[in-house]
Amino acid sequence: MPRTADHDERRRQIAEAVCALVADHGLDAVTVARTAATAGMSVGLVQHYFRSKDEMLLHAFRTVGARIRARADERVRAGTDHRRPLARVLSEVLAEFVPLDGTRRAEFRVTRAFAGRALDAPALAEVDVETARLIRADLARGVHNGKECGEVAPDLDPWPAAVRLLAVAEGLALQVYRDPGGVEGTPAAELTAAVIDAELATVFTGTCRQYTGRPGA
Amino acid sequence: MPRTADHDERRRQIAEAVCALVADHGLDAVTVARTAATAGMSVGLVQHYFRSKDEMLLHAFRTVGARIRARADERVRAGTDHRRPLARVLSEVLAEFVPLDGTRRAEFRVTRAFAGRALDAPALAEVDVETARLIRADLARGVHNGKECGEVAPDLDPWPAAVRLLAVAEGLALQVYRDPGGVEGTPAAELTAAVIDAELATVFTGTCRQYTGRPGA
DNA sequence: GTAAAAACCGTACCGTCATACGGTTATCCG
DNA sequence: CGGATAACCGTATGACGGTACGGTTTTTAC
Repeated sequence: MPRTADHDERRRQIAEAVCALVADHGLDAVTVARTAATAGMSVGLVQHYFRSKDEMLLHAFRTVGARIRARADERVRAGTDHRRPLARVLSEVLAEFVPLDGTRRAEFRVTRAFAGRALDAPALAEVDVETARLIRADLARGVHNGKECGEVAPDLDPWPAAVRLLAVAEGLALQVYRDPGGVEGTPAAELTAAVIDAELATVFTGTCRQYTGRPGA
Repeated sequence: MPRTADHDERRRQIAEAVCALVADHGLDAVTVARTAATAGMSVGLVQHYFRSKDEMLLHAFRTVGARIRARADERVRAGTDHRRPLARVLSEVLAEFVPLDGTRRAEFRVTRAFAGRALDAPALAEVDVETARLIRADLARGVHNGKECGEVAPDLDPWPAAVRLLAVAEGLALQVYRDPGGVEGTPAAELTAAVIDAELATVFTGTCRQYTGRPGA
């Protein structure tokens, strides 16, 4: 039997290298050779794990999409487990998309770069669409759940609301990225909180009838 | 004296060709040779008008940015001249960014493609930032003007409101582009109108005390 | 030990593209 | 008319990058 290696782990390493390169120097700077060098392996090995460069990029994009969705999922799950007000939970979920620090800024650059290329790469576009769909579904579910405990008006349609919330988050992300210092004297962080919370306030118009405090409090 | 040519017109033609290529096949498909062919001229001539490819792309991006700003400006000007309700005027301005038809979809693809490359091209980034700034300023001015005739609460800060409005428009544009058919049964056009108007309703909370009808009515 | 199979390496090849450059054509002024 | 100058053309060139490919090393089962 031949020597073995952790296939998924290798692919993850390569995806990591791709993301690092994109975040630091842009998608155009991603070459197979540079990726291999960044990942600390040879060109041939990268080829061993990905038949083509496109496939490599696709896998990288899928990886970041999955990571983002997982983070959102996790926050929602933790929030509902701890019976926190949904408006608070969603506020944090949405703020996650806004590039207020280095980490989120790097992630923003990566997703934007891929989204840009996705304009003419159907495989990448599908990942983009699917990621957005799932996040929107999460938000819609959050709004729907809000009805059960009275945070949301019973006759509100969750889908347009979810579209609005996601739109504000993504649009705000664009603006904060362009103007990291904020707008007209208002720092970016304050602006983000203000805009997101104002938006959430139009959806979550009531307070939860049940337990809204922290579990340990 | 030598033979003459309309310098600006030639550069406009080239920018046009670049935009067509970007809209149809993406920014990666833009080569100097292809651009020249699309514009119906030789490679050498393109070089005659632009020292480098980067300069060519920069000029193209500047051109589309200026066109977009001009359209927004024009709508606002026409609206205020005709004394139409500001909420209506801004609704149309914001909808202008949402890719609901072929024209806007093509423009969206162009701006997104350039914005993507702008992530690692400072010159392009500056155009992107400046364009967004001016549009936001227009919106803020609109909100501010709304105070004078009572459409907007006097104590509302126009800047966060402008950020919100632009964020919704840009974010909605992303979602409509990804899901041109709409979301969960709601067609894109209806969704756009609903989201934008809902958003405007949170800013323009009053009705104009003065003349709000059409001038000819 | 050894054979097989996979993991891994380095390079050669080929196409593409931006740019440089020498040459040609058209126009205008004197 | 003529020459000067800009408009315009076509190609050569050099760099770069994706992929094909042959070779080497390592591990494991028998």
